Amino acid sequence: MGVTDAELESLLPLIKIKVYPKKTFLLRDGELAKNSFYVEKGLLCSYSVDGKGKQHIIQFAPEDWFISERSSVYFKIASRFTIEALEETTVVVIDKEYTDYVSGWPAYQEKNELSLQTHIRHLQARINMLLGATAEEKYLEFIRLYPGLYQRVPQWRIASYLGITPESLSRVRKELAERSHR
Amino acid sequence: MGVTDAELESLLPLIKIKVYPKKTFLLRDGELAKNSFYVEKGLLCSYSVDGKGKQHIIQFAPEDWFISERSSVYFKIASRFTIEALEETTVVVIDKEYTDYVSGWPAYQEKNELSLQTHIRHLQARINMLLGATAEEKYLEFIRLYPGLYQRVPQWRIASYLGITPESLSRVRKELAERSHR
DNA sequence: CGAGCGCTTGATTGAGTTCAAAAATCGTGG
DNA sequence: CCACGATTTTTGAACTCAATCAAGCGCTCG
Repeated sequence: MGVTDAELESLLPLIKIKVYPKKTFLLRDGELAKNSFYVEKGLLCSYSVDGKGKQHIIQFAPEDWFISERSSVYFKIASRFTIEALEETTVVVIDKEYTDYVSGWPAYQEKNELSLQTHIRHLQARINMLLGATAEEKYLEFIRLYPGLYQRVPQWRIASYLGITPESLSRVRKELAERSHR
Repeated sequence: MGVTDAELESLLPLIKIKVYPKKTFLLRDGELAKNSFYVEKGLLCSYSVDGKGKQHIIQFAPEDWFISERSSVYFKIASRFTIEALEETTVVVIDKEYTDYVSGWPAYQEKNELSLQTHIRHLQARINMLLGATAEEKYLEFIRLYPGLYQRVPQWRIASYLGITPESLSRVRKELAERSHR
């Protein structure tokens, strides 16, 4: 409604579908993020690196997940994350100019608020988990949030998401396995 | 622009300034949140209670902070937080009907997105802190985020915000004090 | 003014880390 | 397709930070 064909056409170049090989960096720490990503197929993740050189996974993004360094895009500040492909991944790349352009459209605003509110709910849930849970509870929570992903992601990255060491995760899994088939 | 006096008048009853005594509950766990709060003077906090009955402070809200159970308001689901006054507090109470009404106004949308994006940045920073920091680093981070608040909030609540026990916080503070005046 | 709440301190315990090394798996070039 | 080097996972042992348990102190507010 109210959008001309010419307008739509001018927007098309701002949305691209790309295929990134495994280990590609879609965004590097310190850069200014100009894109957001929607995963069609494959797997991305974002992580930060702390003062001690330790990597902390912020988020995994398998099929149908959206991933973005929102603060860098919105506030125009240097990114504090890296976004990397963990598998060969087909991604819808949404240019910042695109969102700027459509930011006046009511339909976009609704979607955008939903996306932001959902993001907040996720982050909040994660904070609650980090505050209360044991290593085992964290791992079970991870499995619930990302069904099937534990088979696709190396364990040391899952450990990094949970905020524990790979050794601890290995022991947690062993313990769970022993408890289950008995 | 485009807003009539009559419109404005109809909105007035939806924003109220109220004074809550210490220990008042502005929102209880399980309720459906219908309001958001802006603190003029005093101090509020929100917290969740986990399965083991332990209380986790989500956020403090001293002067000029905004506090809300966004997920409950937006998704119309039962609140998972409690919001409580830690001091006698003067609050701008914003009824959900108000935000619903003005949600079409461009000026509101801008403010709202800024607020959501800022919220996300805060939550993200907190997650990074919880993933990496020691008890001492967490406490120092708390002091940076809420300057002066450590004198107004009971220590056991600060501990709850940091995800450590009151005893540990007591020892951290002792250690910091000894290290500083020497 | 005293009962309860919050803070401190001490002793002990325990979950998870660290360090080290072996075992398993992956992936890449010949 | 196999083999070899690299990466990842597992396992073990010692250690560490913070939690727990317990007791005593001091404040405040009812």
